[in-house]
Amino acid sequence: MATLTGVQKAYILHWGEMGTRWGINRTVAQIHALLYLSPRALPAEEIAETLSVARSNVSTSIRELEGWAIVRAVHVLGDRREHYESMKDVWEMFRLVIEQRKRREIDPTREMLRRSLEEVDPKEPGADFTRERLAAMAGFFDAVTELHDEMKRLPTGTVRKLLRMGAKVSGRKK
Amino acid sequence: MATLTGVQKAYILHWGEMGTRWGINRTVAQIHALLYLSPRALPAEEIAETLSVARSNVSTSIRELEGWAIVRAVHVLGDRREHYESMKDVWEMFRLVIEQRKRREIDPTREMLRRSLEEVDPKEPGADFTRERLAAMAGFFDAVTELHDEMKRLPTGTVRKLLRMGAKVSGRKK
DNA sequence: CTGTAGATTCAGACTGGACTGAAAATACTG
DNA sequence: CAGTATTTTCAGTCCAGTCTGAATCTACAG
Repeated sequence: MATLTGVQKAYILHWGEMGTRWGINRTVAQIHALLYLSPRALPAEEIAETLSVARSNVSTSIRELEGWAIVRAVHVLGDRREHYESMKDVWEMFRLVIEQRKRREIDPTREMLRRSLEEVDPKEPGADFTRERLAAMAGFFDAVTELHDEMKRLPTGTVRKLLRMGAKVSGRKK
Repeated sequence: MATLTGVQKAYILHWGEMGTRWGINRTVAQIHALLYLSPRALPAEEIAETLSVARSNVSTSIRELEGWAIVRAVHVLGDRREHYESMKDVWEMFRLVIEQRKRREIDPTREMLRRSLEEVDPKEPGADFTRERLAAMAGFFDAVTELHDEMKRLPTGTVRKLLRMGAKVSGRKK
């Protein structure tokens, strides 16, 4: 994997850009893309060379990907180094990422909204208006959370089916 | 609105942070939060003062929010200035943002995957593996797109119902 | 225990994007 | 039309994150 094919390069670069748009470090995303396309686990050194980034940068990025549990270290017989491989199941991968982003971002927001609703001073002018706005936003986040909880409960295959079913319910003809 | 209540401050700051995590400029997110909580449309000048940012920064940010169609300019009798107000319907607001992010990020990714699948050189070693990986990813993005298209077809209220139905289908008892 | 390969940490260098302020453009008013 | 209020643009500055490389740490082999 010292040299990449044109398709691999395109995928890695695109994935890196996508990452930055979603608040994910470009290098982290690129490393994930590389591992996703790699048929074998890769040692840090090789990742660094292939992507032309510092070895230390790979170390940090890998640790982040491991934190999300979508990349893990495996060992190769006769090689002392850690080799890294990406999870293969795309659906499961996104499920993991979504679950953790929800925990880090959605949950704290709901908490903030909950606390804010309590703390609105009724004497303040416009208190009712503020409360109404906060409640509307909270309602949305609650619904998203509920949907997420339901999906979490199901194995990947079922989620796929559920999505398909959603399409039917909407009354689509073909 | 020259001075903010504690709750308003908390909401605006939190929303700004959330924004940065999702690739949205902090100031843009803060301005949106301010307008969302404001019972009346605000002129750019007042936004700048309230958030302590440069007037020009407000101008740029507002234009971005207008680009997403979740903020619009309204006019107040006897005032020459433009006053800006946020969309009120939270569900519709997120629907708009999601639709546009999909168009800017998901669609190009699908296109890249489609082209890549075509361009995989069959003579390249591991071509089958690469194709399989790309196809798996493409399948996921196709499913997401399909679900999105269905939701787009429905008015906000129905989407809400659909989400609730999704919860039932999963076999939840209570 | 010593030597070595590999992994991690961290202080500083280096951006890219965000922000500012001044200048230009635009849109009114009388 | 001239004068004024408001908005937009843009060149430059700034700064939060990212990235690097040297130093340090860890784990193993001999």
